This record gives sequence, C-alpha cells and structure tokens, in this order.
Amino acid sequence: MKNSPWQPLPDRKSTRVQLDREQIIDVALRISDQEGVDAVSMRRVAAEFGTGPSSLYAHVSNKDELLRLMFDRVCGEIQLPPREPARWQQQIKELMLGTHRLLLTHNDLGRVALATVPNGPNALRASEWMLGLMVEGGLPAHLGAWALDRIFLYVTVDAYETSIWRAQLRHLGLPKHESEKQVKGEMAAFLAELPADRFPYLSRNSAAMTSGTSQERFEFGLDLLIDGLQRHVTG
Amino acid sequence: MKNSPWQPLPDRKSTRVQLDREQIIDVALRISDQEGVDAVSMRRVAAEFGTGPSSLYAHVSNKDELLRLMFDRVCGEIQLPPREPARWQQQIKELMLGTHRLLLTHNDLGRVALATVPNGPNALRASEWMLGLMVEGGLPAHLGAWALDRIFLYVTVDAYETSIWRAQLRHLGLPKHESEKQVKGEMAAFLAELPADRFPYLSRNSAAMTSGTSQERFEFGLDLLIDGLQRHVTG
DNA sequence: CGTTGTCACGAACACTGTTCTAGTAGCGAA
DNA sequence: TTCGCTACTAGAACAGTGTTCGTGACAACG
Repeated sequence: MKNSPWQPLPDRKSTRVQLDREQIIDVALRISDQEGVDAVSMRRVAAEFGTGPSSLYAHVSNKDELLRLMFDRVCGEIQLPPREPARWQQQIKELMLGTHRLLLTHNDLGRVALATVPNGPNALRASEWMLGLMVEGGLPAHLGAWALDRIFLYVTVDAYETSIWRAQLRHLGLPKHESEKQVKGEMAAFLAELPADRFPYLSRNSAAMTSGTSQERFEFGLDLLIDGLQRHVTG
Repeated sequence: MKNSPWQPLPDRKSTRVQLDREQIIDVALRISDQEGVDAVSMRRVAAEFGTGPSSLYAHVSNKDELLRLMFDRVCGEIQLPPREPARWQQQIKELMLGTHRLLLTHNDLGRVALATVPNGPNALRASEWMLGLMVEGGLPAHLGAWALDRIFLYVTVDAYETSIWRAQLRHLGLPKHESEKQVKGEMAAFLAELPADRFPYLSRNSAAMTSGTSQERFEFGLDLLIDGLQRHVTG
C-alpha cells in the first residue's frame, strides 16, 4: 500500500545510481587517502554513492579484492624511466625512493601492499622494469628476483611503519615538526631513565637511538640492501 | 522471583572465575598460535574463561594493549647468549634467525610486532643486547641504533609475510610441501604465460622468480643488511 | 510488446570493540 | 561476628563490521 499510485516514488529514476568498478576504486582510494585504510568500509564506500553496501558486490567480489584493486591502481602511478644499466643501482634507488614517497602519499596504503601479492598488471610492470634493469646490470636472474622481492618488501614495510608514526603524531597534536620533536624527546628520556645496570647501552646512547629522521633511516636500510648487491654482479 | 531461596543458584561460588592478566595473555596467545591473531577477540578470550568480554577490561585496558602484552611475552622467549664481539655479525645473524623462527612459531604474531613499538621490558632486553654487541663490534652508536631498527623491522616483516603464505597454503590443502610446490608451479606458469613483448624478463625468468625457499630468501636479505654494516666499522 | 538478465537495494545475520550498569565476593576494621 | 568498602565479575546494550539473500526495477534484445 505504501506504493500507492497517487503518491509516486520521488523520482527514483534519478536516485538510482550507476555503479562502476573504477568509480568504486576512486571513492575507496579517496577515503583511504583522507582517513586511512581502516575508514574504508563497504558501508562507507556505498554511502558515498547514496546506497547500501550490498550494491558494491556486483562489481567487487570482496573487500579484499577492493583493497587489492586500490593497491594496483596506485602502482599505476609509478613512473618508469628508460632503463640505464650503467647506473642500475642508482636508478633502482631512485625508483624505490619514489615508490616510498608514493605509498606515503596514499596514507597507510602500505599495509594493504604488505598483505598483497603484487601480481596486478601495474605491479607487474614495475617488477618487469626492476628485474630487467638488474639483469642488464649484471646480476644473475635468480638473485635479481630475490633482490626485487626483498627490496620491495623493505620499501613497503617502511612506508607502513612511517604511516603508523604519522598517524600517532596526527592523533597527538597538529604542528608536525613540533610534535615529532616532542615524541622523539619523550622516547629519548624514556631510554635515558632506564636502569643503567641492566640497560647500559640503551640508557647511555638514548640520543643515538632517537637520532635521524625516518627518511634517513629508510635510506640507510635501502642502501644496505642495494649496495650489497654489488658483489653478486658477474663479469 | 527466579532467585527464589528454595532453588539456590547452582553454586555460583565455583563458577565465578578469578581472572588474571597473565592468564588472559596465556589464553590469547594460545588462541593466536592455533587460529591466528584474527581469531583473538575479546569475546573469544573471555569465553575461554566462561564469561563475557567486559570482564577482561579490569585487567587489560584495551585490545591493543592485550596484543602488545602478547608480543612482549613472546619477546621474553628470546634466548640471549653471552656476547662475543669478535664475531658480532655472525651472532646477530644467529639471534635474528632464532627470532624469526620464534615469531613463526607463534603464527602470524609478526603482524602485531609490526604495529607495535618494541618498548616492552622483554623487547628492551633484546635491543640492549644487540646494541651492545654492535657497539662492542666497532659500530658507531647511532649506526648501531639504525641497524638495530632496520634489521628488526626486516625480520618482523618477513615473519609476517611468511605467515600469510603459510595461511594461504593451509587454506588450500593439507600436505605441506605438496601444496607449496603446487602454488610455486602455478605462480611460475602465470609468469611464463605473460605476453613476452611487454614482460620479456618476467616471462623468460619465471623459474628464477619462483626459485628458492622462503627461508633462503629471508637469509639473503638478512645477509645483505648485516654484511653491509662491515664498511661502517671504525678502527 | 514481452521477456530476460543484469544489477541496485533493503533487511538481516553473525560478528567486532567498548561502555555502562548492577551486583557480588572477599577482606579489613570495628 | 558484623559492617562497609573496594575490587572485580558479568549481563545488556551500542555502534560498528563483512557478507548474503530476496526482491524488485531497469534496459536491452527478440
């Protein structure tokens, strides 16, 4: 009875939205960028289209699949320059710095990358580029494959950890460098006040333990991984 | 009226359980070991004691705190031998291999370790041991601090990733080495069938891309990190 | 015009972490 | 022994979560 003809439904034609897989990824990524991956729920995404969560399941089989699609979409943003095998190590470092920055641009998407096997089309493009460059640089193929795996894992996990840090800082206070200094100071004080008999090195070197920016630490590890490949080059 | 005196409550004295923080951690870890971290919910843990979730909040302020406590409990299982600075790199590698194995013993607890700042008492013990060994080995303190950070991050993330792999294998079929071979074969086939014009290296080197056990790959990256510290040794 | 198949959508299910409320058990003091 | 207080158990409820089912309405095709 509620669908009585003299009170027609309020123009459902216009309210019925046309959903689309790409648009869904767009919206999900926008939410993730602004509020983090945890804010991406099926209800939240669907609400952006003015509908319920079940509407999404016609275009995306799963929430996991949606997250994977988001990750591969971001992988498409990776810029791949022409390969220069003569300076392959520098080029790989440059690409990884860019990828690291890209992941951080998209908030804590690194967490998704961690749990995802990077076999989407865009991720494969980047893998192909890196593997090719390493082989052309003189690395045996299987070591190139391993290095590709290890380096990308490292970049991903650092992006994730950095995003956690940033989230905690944001949760604290607004001024960025301000709160970073403060948290660092608190950490140093915590270490310095440890009982010196049981923690002589940590308490004495509290300044060293908190030294350096997260970017410096990231590059330190990245250099260890990439430079260490040198001795495996054949020929 | 249901509490009528001629039908006394069925001996509530014995049914009322004495909760305890340590016991809660015990039970949570047991669940995590058997079914994974995702299976650890406040209701699930409380149910093991025959009560409701709210009962836990008197002993644990948070689920996050419970997870942190679980992680530090596991860190207490790390065996720290006497330091031998003369062979500090080997010793650090040995400790990291053990820690990696320990994390995998506890299923996907590596995920918790990733999101946790390791400042629990047991984690601090291990950090003190490692920092001390590196400094005694000749590494400047701030580089030792960075290396400690990077290496532990690497060990943790590999344990996490390996646990994901294992979970997927377990979800597939029961025979362990059997399904591992099968999944590896499927992955190799997938890579080999990629269009050779756009993915020449990936398609040609599909065998190399899937070569090696996860343990071999882990040690490969670990060696890169640890051996690379050599050139930073002063004196 | 009629039919068919795709897909939007509301409702519901079984969960989750957390909080509020009440009430009770145990224990020290009088 | 009895009173009162503190500490802690525990049920109910709230606002979320991912996912599935059934019902439709719409559009394109025969």
